[in-house]
Amino acid sequence: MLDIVTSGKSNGAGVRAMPCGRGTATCSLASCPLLEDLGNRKSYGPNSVVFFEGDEADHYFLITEGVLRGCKQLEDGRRQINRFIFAGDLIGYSINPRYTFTVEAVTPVSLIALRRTSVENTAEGMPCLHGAIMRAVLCELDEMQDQLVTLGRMNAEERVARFLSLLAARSSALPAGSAQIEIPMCRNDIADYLGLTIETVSRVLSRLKGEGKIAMPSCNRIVLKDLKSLELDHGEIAA
Amino acid sequence: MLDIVTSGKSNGAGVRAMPCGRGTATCSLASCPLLEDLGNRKSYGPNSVVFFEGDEADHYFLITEGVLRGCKQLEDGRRQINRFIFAGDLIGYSINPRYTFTVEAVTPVSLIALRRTSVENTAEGMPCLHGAIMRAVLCELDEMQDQLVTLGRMNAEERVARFLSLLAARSSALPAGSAQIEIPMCRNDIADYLGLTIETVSRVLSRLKGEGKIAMPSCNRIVLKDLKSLELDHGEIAA
DNA sequence: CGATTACTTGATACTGTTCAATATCCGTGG
DNA sequence: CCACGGATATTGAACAGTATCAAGTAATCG
Repeated sequence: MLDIVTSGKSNGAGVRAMPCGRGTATCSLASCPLLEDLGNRKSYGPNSVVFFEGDEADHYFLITEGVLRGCKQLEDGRRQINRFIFAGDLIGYSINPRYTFTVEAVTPVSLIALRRTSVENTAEGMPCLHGAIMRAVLCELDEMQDQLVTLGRMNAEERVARFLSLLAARSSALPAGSAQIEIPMCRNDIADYLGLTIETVSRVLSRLKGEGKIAMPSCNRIVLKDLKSLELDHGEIAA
Repeated sequence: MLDIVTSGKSNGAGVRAMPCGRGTATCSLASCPLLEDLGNRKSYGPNSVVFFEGDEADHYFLITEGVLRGCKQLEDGRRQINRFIFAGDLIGYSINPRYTFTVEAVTPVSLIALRRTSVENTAEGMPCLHGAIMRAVLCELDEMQDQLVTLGRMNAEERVARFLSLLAARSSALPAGSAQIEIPMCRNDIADYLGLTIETVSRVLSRLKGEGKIAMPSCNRIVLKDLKSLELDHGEIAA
């Protein structure tokens, strides 16, 4: 398992810088161009599993292409998607010897699998790796904390608006005030990410469309026409 | 600010080992007994603020005594408590140059404030500090991920039951099948932690009492009489 | 082109919120 | 010691938002 080596030749997709959390810090591994030599490049089709909750946590994974979901499942089938994972993200760290959530591909995915032991052995010689892991963990933590506010204190419309804004920030540069974004995940994934049902997600999107705040050329392509009115709904200010 | 030095003399409270997340790993700074010499010991009364969201993130804090809450506030006053913080916990790390949430004392609190720059300078000489920070971050991440499931997919009764179980695990050793726990925080804090209202929290507790699953000698003292039936409600198993 | 999956829309039910009243706890002062 | 007052917690009734169940529409794939 995890041994499909495909030479260190970069396919050009590379690793792009990734905005994270509140914006100022960068969480990029661009400063480690030799990273691919340490790991195995692998590909995954939509809905295939990178690792299961409970698997031995013996690899880190650096995503070079595609979108994934990290999720937890309850015995009765309820599912919570803790985060969506994008190109540039590094995953696989855990305080436990086993992964505490499942990661599946949403779109076709390319990644570099790094054996944890080899990362830890080479880390002294490559301090950027230690730093990259720490930055990735801190970025995820920041994201989780914001998501807790979303799930704990926001209504359905605010949740969906926030999701669209985040996706827009991830997807591409934003033209001022408006943006067209590609929605790579299905309604079910969005619902399980936002703690809602697919029906509610669908209804909210329809309502936003009716109010002219968004347009939907197709069901996985959304134009944010009034970005400000969406973003203003989820600003945060300490008292 | 943050300069009330009170000699390195330990007051006996010390730093106790802290269980975290899924149980196997330990996140203790017990292996760094000289830590107090690096920082300033400070005390906080209930409801006083250790740091505000937006403050410059220039210190780590090692809690030696008491309980705190880490929270975020929306402009309109809605509040989400991301976590409760206990003795043994290390806080203050952030990917951003500023703290992204506010930390306030729930009970009287004692802690050691460590200037971030001095931690980072001495870290090479004290690798246990780097490790401790990483473990603390990973523990919190694990806790946040579980909390996302709670807020996104659990009903009020499940949320309260989970809260009680977690608190029981934190408070003290569990006699088999039953445990009396001290609730240090008010209903409002519990509600803001669980994404509910105080009324709902109160109602759920009353219902659990009516069903004989808990007893309440006083409103901040709860006996878990049927721990199993509480815990079974929030087990997690991957498919 | 038919079948399957994904998405949308509608009607109804239910959980949790909101608003309001009452009860309990706790510290203070008579 | 008890009375008072403020804060905290509990309980009740009406309401609102989201889930559930069900049907219909659109997109996708063989």
